Amino acid sequence: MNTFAALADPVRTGIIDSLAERARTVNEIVSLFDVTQPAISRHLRVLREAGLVTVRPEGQSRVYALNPAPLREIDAWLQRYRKFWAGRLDDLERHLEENP
Amino acid sequence: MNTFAALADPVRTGIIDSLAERARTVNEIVSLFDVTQPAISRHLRVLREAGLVTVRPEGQSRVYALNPAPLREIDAWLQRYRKFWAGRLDDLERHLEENP
DNA sequence: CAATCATATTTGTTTCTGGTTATATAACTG
DNA sequence: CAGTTATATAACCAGAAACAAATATGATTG
Repeated sequence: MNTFAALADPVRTGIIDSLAERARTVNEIVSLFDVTQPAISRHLRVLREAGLVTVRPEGQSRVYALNPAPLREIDAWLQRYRKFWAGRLDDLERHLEENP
Repeated sequence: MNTFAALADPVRTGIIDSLAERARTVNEIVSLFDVTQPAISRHLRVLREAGLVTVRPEGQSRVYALNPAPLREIDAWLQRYRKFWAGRLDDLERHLEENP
């Protein structure tokens, strides 16, 4: 699955950011955004299917928590690109890459 | 604009990856994927509009190069999440975050 | 068990996306 | 300038995704 697609929506990144603070129930999440509850539930489903969040029933509620694993994969993918902004070799590196 | 949306397509991440090696003409990019040239041109437009690539005419061709700036923003956004996989404090941290 | 609260799913509709083919544009070549 | 090469845009279509409204499910409470 594609983590980037799951993160492509601002409400969904907002949810992720809010879960970085602490786990929250659906109602808590709903109250953070100007979106109806079914819409939030659908966003949560997308995030769940992308493996970015987990759910745990707690009494009547469902508590969503961040699952950082897919973010870690993005972090790993970015590794390849860090050289582009690491240090002042940038211009030289760019030049060498474009003229192998 | 949303960098994640621009990265949500596997062909587009493939293009980005290929440009991490070196800048390439459109035709070179086309030859790397099993899609038609117009499809590639449209993907390139999306990447251009997201600021992920730049173009420079070179004679008859157009050379696309990576612009890492938006990736760097993602890198910065991820900063907030690195604590989740940094060190073995993970479980304790998670617990504290969920029970403030 | 009936009522209620919290959340999820369904439905109908609309919009977006990505692919293709066909065509336009712009630069080079003889 | 006619022909060719490289790339972009247009037009069209099918499938995916999104939104709103209504409804279903599942736990809790009296």
